Amino acid sequence: MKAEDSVTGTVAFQLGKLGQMATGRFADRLAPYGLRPRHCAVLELLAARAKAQLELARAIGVTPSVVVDMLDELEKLDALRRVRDTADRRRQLIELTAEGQKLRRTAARLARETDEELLGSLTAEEATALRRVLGRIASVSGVPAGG
Amino acid sequence: MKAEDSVTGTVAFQLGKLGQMATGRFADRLAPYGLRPRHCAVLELLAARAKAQLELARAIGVTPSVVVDMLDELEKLDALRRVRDTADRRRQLIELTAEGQKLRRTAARLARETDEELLGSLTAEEATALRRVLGRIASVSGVPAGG
DNA sequence: TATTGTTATACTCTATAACTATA
DNA sequence: TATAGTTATAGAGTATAACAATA
Repeated sequence: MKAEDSVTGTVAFQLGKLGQMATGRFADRLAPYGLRPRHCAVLELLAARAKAQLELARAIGVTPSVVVDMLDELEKLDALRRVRDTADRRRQLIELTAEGQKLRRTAARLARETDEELLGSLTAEEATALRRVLGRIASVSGVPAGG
Repeated sequence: MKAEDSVTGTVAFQLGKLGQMATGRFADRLAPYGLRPRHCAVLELLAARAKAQLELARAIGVTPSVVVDMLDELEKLDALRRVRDTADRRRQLIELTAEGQKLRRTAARLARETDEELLGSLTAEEATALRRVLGRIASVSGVPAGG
């Protein structure tokens, strides 16, 4: 088989496999805290300021019913509060609690640890180049913040 | 929030998102042919020589029941045959048909097209460096061939 | 009428466990 | 007893559609 004929050698295919693996490794580290990878984008978006649920859905790039589910789970962890918006009673503003801020910092630490594990075989220059290139692919391809 | 405090900026997180996106793009191209990304590793492994189902499961890194399902689907596409091994009647040797070879070549072409779409904003040198770095992460992390 | 959030439902992907037929 | 393949089932993850409350 010619190299040109290979599927598994393409970036599209490898990126899929590596992404699955990377998410799994990160999920393993988050699990003891009751968190999953998709929660992290929510925690991070809310750290800046409280947001409505549909705002979160659009920013993260998932359907609204998924946000309901994620917020239910984070609420059970005391990571956030749903506060009815007095100006528009249909909306709920989602506020991070002190516990939520703490979980966000923990998640950030675990993500960095996962990176160290994944990138251990790379030089600092290679790791930096990888971050830059992945960021460029994401922005050109219109990949949303998280999930 | 300090940059060090970010989850969504880590390679672990971005790789997860990008992998999901890349797999989705590739799946969109494969769909008209009745194929899905996970079928491609099977087609490629069988192109070299016929293999038993458990051999495929180990090589791809999925559980045997998943292989049964993938082979059922590929058999419906006339891409392969299950041939009972006369030496050990428990085993079935999976052989690619001419149609299967054709589908494999089609999949390879579509994967290359997906790569061109994903990597369009990179220079040739950046794309090459990316392939090399992703390959190294995969081999160090023990990522299997496909799925 | 349109929008916010919610529920019900379904589909994909993957894994575990129990089963069968052979060895 | 152990192995190859299969089936049944269950759990994440995501999406669509219908709905209640509010605008």
